[in-house]
Amino acid sequence: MAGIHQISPGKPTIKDIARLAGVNHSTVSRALNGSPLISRETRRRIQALAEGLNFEFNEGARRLKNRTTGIVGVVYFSVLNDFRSSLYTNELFRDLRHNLEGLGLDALVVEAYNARTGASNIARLVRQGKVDGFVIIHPAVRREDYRLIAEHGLPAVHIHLVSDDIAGEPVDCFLSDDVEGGRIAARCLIESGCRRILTAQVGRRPSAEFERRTRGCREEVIQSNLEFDEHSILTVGRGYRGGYRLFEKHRELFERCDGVFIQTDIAAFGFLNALSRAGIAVPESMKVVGYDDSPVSVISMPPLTTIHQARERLTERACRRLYSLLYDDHPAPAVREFIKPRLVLRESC
Amino acid sequence: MAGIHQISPGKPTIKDIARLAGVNHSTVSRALNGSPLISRETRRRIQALAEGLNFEFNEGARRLKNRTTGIVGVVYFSVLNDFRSSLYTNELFRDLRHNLEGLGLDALVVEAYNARTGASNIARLVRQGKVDGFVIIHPAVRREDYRLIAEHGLPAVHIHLVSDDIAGEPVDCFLSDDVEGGRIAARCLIESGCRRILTAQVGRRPSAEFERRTRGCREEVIQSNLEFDEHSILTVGRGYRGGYRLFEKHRELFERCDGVFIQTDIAAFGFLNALSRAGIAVPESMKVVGYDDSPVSVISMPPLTTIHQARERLTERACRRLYSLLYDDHPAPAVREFIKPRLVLRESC
DNA sequence: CCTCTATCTGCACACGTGTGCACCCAATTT
DNA sequence: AAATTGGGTGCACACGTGTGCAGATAGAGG
Repeated sequence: MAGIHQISPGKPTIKDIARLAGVNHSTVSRALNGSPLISRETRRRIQALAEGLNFEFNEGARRLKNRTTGIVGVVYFSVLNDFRSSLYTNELFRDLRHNLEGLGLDALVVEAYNARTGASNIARLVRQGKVDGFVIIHPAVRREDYRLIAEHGLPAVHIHLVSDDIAGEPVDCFLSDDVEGGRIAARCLIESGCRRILTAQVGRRPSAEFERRTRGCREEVIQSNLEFDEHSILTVGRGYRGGYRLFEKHRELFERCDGVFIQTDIAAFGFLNALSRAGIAVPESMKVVGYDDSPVSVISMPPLTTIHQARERLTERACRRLYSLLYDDHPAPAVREFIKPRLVLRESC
Repeated sequence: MAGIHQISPGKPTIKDIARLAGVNHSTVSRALNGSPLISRETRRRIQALAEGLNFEFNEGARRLKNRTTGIVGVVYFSVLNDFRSSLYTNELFRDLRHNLEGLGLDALVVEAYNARTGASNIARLVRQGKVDGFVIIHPAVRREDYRLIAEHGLPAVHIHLVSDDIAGEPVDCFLSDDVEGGRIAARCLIESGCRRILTAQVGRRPSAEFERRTRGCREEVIQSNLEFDEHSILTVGRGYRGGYRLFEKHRELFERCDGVFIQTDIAAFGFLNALSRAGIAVPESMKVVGYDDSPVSVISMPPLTTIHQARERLTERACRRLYSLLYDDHPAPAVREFIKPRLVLRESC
């Protein structure tokens, strides 16, 4: 007379299903997990039952056995949230969520370090066993945290920003190919007929990404048999005002050039407005290329030609790799991939 | 001879600590959880031991008993990620994370519904027992999901957007006081000397938030004994271009007015550029007020006077309430709070 | 000296799931 | 007919933690 039992209140468990199916709970566990030990028919019966009850595994219990959570820690860098990058990061993060969702993983977002106490949230999550791995978008994760992650055998992949602390280590990085971005920008200017090209990188001590963009630009210019001395490399302040001031500060330089590659859209935007105010026509008298394909590049006047970082591909590759590290028995060795950006042609060049 | 035992590999457990302390694991559990049953001295000894081992509770096991995760599901609405709101939402979300972190909660971010299959991630999380509660920033969570959340006894708080499906229900909402925002904007224009005021709400069928802003604006204008007929209410398209076209479309209207309240910064931004192109001086000949205090309001020319939504306070109140719902024995009944926005005075008014 | 109370600790079970091992039954082989 | 094989299932334990209950110890009071 096994059969008519009421399931316990709250969420159904595999034991409930087992009772209804008249089998042992272990059979249910095997059936739902696709074990080859279970006969076709039994499995089907159990699956139907589970579906009817809207059964979902209790992730807590599951994890207690498997030491697994189905959750990935996304380590965020909030200082990035200035105007320029908040837009980009936001989109990057959205792509990330979509990719993880497609792989059946949930995203737990954390600030790397507690703003007040400085305590490491990464270490906490690792020790609590709250995540299976990490996606890191942060330029300065501490070495001790890396050690801890590694000690616990958790995988981590990096997007865009890599801490100097681990420059030499075999970690998985998915970077935008900034050198290529610089080349593309310069090529676009040159092909539009520019002969004297300037570029502006951000910050007095530009971070590595900007240096790479500058390098690409230089290489392309030289390769085209055009002149490029080091005075062609300007420094622009962060943000809109930076671009605006750039023009005022180097006005005489700009009168003798016909193409400018400004390595951030938002600064390019300020620069465009300064040009417009000075009565310099874009793209007729001067051509401008930005970087980021930020939404501002659409609304500027004229709309800005810019470099689009392939965040769709970056996130997809990174998540795929993480998945492989999580579930493959013998994952490939660490990779460092450079994803090529592409030109978005608008009216400023 | 209890004493020298090596702890098991991997993370230490309360049993390891128990062995080292020469007590039963249940004593360790009680000591670390602050049970009054444990003597001062035993507790101190055990705490010291735990600290030395960098012990953290295994959250999985803990949850299996307590039915608790320490994780809050943040339900996100990705269609919001247009230019206007991506900035705002991004900041909102960051504030949210900080607040939750302060309360010892982690944030699991989910899209409400799977883009392809339409399956509800909310339902999945509830059934998997992966979260303790929800923060919802979404205008259209389905009624069935609310039912499910309620059935499982999970708390949920809403920020900004409330699904029509639950308009009447006793749910906790933390909204920006849009009526007040409209009033503040109008008052600012009036106090700057404007006599004929127009407002522009977004979209042909403006959502409730815009209608409230318009209402506040109307009330304030009428209260100041100024004229306000329904032709003063314009419709502006979403985004920068919307604002730009607004001017071109209603050019004759704008020649007869001296103050405009455009209910979104980014549209106001486009509008400003159109004015500048038409040679209309701001704020001398025309004053403009926006809404959102988005970063664009800083870089526009002139910088835009705008309404700042108190997201710091919104998120703080919401998280506090969620915390109370989670841990208080007898939480207060559901609240619907309206948080007042404030004026940010820049140069356009 | 015994009893009673107060304070502290240990035992044993529970939470929901996974898995090694033994077992059972039917089909096949000897 | 007996022995063997193999597919399918159940038993029992484990994961790390929380908790009701019993029991131990010690001090106080009769």
